[in-house]
Amino acid sequence: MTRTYSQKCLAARALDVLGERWTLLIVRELGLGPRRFSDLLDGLPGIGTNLLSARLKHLEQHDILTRVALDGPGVSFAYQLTDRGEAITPILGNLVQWAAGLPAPPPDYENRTRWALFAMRATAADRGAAFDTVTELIIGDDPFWMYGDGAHVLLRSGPAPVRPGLRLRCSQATLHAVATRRTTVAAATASGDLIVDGDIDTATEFFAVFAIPDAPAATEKSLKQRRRARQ
Amino acid sequence: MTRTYSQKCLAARALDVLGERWTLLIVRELGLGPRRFSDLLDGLPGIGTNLLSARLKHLEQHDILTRVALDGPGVSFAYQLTDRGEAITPILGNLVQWAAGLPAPPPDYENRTRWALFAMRATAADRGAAFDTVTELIIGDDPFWMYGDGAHVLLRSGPAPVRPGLRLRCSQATLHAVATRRTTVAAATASGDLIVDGDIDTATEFFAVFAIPDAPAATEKSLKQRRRARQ
DNA sequence: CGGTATCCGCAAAGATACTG
DNA sequence: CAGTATCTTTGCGGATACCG
Repeated sequence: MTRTYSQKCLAARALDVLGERWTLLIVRELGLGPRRFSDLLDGLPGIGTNLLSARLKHLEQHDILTRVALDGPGVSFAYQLTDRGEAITPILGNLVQWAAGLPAPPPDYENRTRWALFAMRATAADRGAAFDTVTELIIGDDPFWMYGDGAHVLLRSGPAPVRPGLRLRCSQATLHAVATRRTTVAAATASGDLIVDGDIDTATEFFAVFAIPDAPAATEKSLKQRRRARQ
Repeated sequence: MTRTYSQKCLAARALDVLGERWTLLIVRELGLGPRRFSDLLDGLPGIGTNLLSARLKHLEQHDILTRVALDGPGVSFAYQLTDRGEAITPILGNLVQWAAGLPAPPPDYENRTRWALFAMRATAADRGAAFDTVTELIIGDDPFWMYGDGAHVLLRSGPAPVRPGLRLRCSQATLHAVATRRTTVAAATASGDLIVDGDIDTATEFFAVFAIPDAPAATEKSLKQRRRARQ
């Protein structure tokens, strides 16, 4: 750890460990379950292999993740959050909630399904804990599952480990449209964009609980205000 | 804003705004009330004046703080969090709670009274809201005051704006010793290290509510574990 | 596939001098 | 006191080469 703040302040200590570029985004990627090096590269467009490698070692040294061997043909590894690492994900959720008040990002920014799901969990953190139907989502071809155990909302990539009480299948665009209430579950199922396997009322409740807040569009007023700020 | 993550992910968006070095520590400094440029320099040892200036402009542009003119002799300005900026302080509190599990910092690290107070508020965030006695703390020569309004705990530097129900006077070392339970209110008052102006039971309750969790000492085991992590 | 190592160009951060 | 200007150093981004 070069470039520390050298402060006896717990916030500064946290940032000594987590504050470097990419670090918290690596934790975000691992927040849906273990991932391999190449998975992480895909979820962190722009990071170099050398930098990812360095960050992973740093996080391993600080007991935030562990490197586990995967069985199967050939040698393969996955990176998995420790308990201390898992404890960071609610903080990322708070950052997500805070960022919901920021102007909407440019349309050319990268997008991933898992980021939308991460935001859905974060913004619904409190209410979502009550949603105790194991729900499997097939977005495009990628499976995920969610489950509120009363205290937390579990969100994982991969197929549900038990038979889900609700299964939703749609494109990423439809997921986003329904989660931001630009369309409804009824309309999306009617058009065939959303396939609900299970009770449709439960599906409606799911999207009511895990709604993503709309980013405020960049109004002329807010743009002016930002321009007005001194150079 | 150069060097953005360019991701349509709310966590990444938050880090685009807050993730640069020093940025969150500036918010921390302003979390106890408005501060002037030189105050900030003192609270951020190692930052350059150019970098502080750049960060302040950046935060002003993103509506996280405002630059307000101070009345008095000469031209003088203070920096003050906006509502959007205030909304970040609970997140810093979460980082503080998380960092409490990290190994203790080296003894030569910088220290400030306000950082300890910030940690006291953070770790007591829930319980502290119930502590509704306006409390003034004179640590060394610097006054602060705290007040739980039922929902949040207000923490500000400067003398209390109303007559406090409790006044505590001690050194920073004593504050830390009592807050980490290395000594008691009774013992500290008996030795003269702590002067309580008000009900002593209320003072005891104050430190019970706003206790700082001890950082786990760096055990030989934890050191070994960190060394064991691959280079 | 799953990384490590190296090099280059650039942008951010650190240090310090200087000015209204 | 409140910054701006300038210079040096470090970290990051990107590419590529290499290894088990």
